[in-house]
Amino acid sequence: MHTQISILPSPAPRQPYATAASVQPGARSGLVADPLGLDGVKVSYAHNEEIFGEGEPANCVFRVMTGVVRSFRILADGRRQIAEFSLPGDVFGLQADDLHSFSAEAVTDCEVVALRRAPLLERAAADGAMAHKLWALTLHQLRRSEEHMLILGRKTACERLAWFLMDMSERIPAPDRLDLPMSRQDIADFLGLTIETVSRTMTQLQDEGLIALRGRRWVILSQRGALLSLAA
Amino acid sequence: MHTQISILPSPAPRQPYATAASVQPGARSGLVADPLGLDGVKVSYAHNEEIFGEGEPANCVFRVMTGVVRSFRILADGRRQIAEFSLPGDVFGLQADDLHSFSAEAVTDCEVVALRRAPLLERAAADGAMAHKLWALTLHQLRRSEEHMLILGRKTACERLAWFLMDMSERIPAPDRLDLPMSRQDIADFLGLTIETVSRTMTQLQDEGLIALRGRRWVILSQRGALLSLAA
DNA sequence: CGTCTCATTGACACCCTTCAAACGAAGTGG
DNA sequence: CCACTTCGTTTGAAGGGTGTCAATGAGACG
Repeated sequence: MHTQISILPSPAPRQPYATAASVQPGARSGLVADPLGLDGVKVSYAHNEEIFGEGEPANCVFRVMTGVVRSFRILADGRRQIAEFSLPGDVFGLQADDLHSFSAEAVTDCEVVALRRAPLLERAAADGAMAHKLWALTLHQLRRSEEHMLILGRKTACERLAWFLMDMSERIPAPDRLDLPMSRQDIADFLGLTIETVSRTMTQLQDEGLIALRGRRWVILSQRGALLSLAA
Repeated sequence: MHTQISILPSPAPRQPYATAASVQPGARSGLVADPLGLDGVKVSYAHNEEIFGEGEPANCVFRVMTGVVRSFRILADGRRQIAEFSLPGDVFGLQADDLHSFSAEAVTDCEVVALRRAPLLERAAADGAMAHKLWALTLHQLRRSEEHMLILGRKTACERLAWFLMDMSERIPAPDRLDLPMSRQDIADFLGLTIETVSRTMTQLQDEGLIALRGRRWVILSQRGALLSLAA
């Protein structure tokens, strides 16, 4: 049925954030059923591979199966703002227009389901429940982005990081430890900070006993309560 | 048919941003037809009056007829982030949940149409075109909020202000002058700056010849091109 | 003309950025 | 198995942009 989707990984990443060596074209793909009730094409992407770029035609909506995806906008001089990290189960790539207004890349190796937009819109037009589901998804993202704006516009580095850790720990089911799949640079670009400030703030939180760092990826949330009040 | 809507202005604003003296309960109201195709209740709000507050039940969706509305979130210590200014024709108050996740206030005296949420949802469930319209509205807002995040996270005060002026001049039809309906404090809280920085940056842009200030509300866009490249 | 509110301007402090170097973990080749 | 390389992270020092505090100025209104 569904053939190769038209949104293909670009030959080489344009941004210094992507490691050239790690980029390989999305390898396997196959037909799978999505929770939205439509068939989609499963596609694999490698670490830092581009899933779609700003300005490209938006033929598909995606759902993450495994791994993590970042959606972001970027300025000519390289400044980047990550709007969201999509975790397994999350949908990304929803667009009003026929062109993507932002880019998406694989934070880790990951598998996503690509749902063609045209049949999705047809189905939504006929099926009220489906339409409502899509709308609810969009509203949910809008709500998250409103909170993100508050973070970016009005919070200190410390509060931003505490909020980020709390948010991730809610979304990644794990008691009091956290395996961060993204780099410090990704975190910085998500929180509107520099990589140095993220690093410094991490160690500051560690010195204050709120967290403990184990390697570059593991964070132990020693004092959830204190973190939560910081994040508020 | 429709009686008094349940979302009433609160007796007194909780925040220092609202001028107590200027707040009066929404006066007149009447039945009107909304472009969405539903009947709604027209309600008037005075300058700085609250339309709904965060946490209140979200019974209605609103459309601005005249005036300007601000939607925002606020922290316990008073830090405020304005997510959007809604101009005539714009819809605000869309929510996934039954409770508002943000507050809305009248920036100027204004008239809005309040559409009850229940019949809107019913209608959307039955009418695909209506559902699509609502979804498209939400997607449009989501796209705007993504750009807003880029502004808040990655741009300088000068770039933020230039972007704001360009954005407003596109939305308020006027050749090369701009009548800003909101205060410097509102602009600051929209751009994630302080009122002093907004003021200083305004005069800086004026000194550089990009704009000219006439009183506190009028801005003459002397060099649109330069402003646009700053805003990019 | 006085009062009130909002905006502007100044001086100073500080948080975060910038630039730079050292460190550490992971992978590679000898 | 161990130097070597590489990439990402951490840490340091210095500077700048924005915030804070405070005073002055300008419209709006009575």
